[in-house]
Amino acid sequence: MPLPQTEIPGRLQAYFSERGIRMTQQRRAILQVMETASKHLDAAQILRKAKKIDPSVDRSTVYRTLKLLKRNGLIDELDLMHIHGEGHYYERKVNRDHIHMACLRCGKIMEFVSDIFENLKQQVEKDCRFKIMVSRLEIGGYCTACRAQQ
Amino acid sequence: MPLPQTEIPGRLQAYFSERGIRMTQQRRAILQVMETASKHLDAAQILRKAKKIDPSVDRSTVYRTLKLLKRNGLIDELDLMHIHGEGHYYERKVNRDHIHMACLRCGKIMEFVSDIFENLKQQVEKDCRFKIMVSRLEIGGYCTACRAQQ
DNA sequence: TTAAGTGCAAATATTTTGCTGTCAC
DNA sequence: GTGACAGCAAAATATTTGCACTTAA
Repeated sequence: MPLPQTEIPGRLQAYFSERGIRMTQQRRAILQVMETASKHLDAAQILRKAKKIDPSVDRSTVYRTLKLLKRNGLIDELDLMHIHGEGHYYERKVNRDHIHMACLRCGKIMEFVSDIFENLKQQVEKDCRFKIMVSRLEIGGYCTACRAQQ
Repeated sequence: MPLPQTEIPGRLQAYFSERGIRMTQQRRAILQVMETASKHLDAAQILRKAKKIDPSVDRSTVYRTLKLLKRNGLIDELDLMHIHGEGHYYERKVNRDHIHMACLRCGKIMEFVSDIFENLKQQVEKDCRFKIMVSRLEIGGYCTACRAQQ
């Protein structure tokens, strides 16, 4: 993926100014939330956190900004097997795609990076002559702890 | 996956009677839709098609039946990169998982089966000690035709 | 200055639920 | 006969949109 390897804090904000995308108080708050999030926030959580930075942030601004970030390939949208409701989760895009594993019993989300996944995507691009822009591998099942308990 | 290799028409209905799940007129209509669908129907389409078989079928019965089928591992739920709205698509589960590729320009959905995908899942089960029940690999990008046009 | 962005409220879209009556077994 | 299932309408959840006001560049 074409993003730089280094994880500069404020990279999303830097991208905005490079592209001449207008920076507002509200966007700054939302970007800050996305940049400092450890992971997987849904729209409601992003709104709540952004409101702490700038209480004027509105729900619709969150959705509009998420859409903007998604269009620019700066965040990934996840469904995480819809374990908690039907909404989406968002996380900052990193260079290496990772697999999300959701435990159907305890709801824990785990991540996994694999060379095989990279090979698989290469195979798809080659065999299907398909230019991959975004990929999402989500797995539902039972984590070690929950398997032991059952 | 533990389902038989052969694609018997009426397999979903057979599963129901084996498990002692009550068969109703409405469920029969919905199962028939799922069994004869070429692929990827959303809830609204399933409702429309089921109503043609049995006009009494209600929207909520469709959702309740889809949930039942999902719980029993008989169908897969897909998001298909949310190219058309935010709803879900459903398809009968087959033995071999397949990758769904959605063209972000023309909206076409393509499928791909790969041994590498099977290897990847085995790696996850082994390395993460995670029991996979369902997996979903969705890819967004540009198909050959749309790449040429652009 | 002015086009882009915002909050607010209302609209949409999708899915779920409570309730009362019906039907499969 | 009875417990599971149905339709209906209303609620819940998630996201989008129209519009008048505000603000970044």
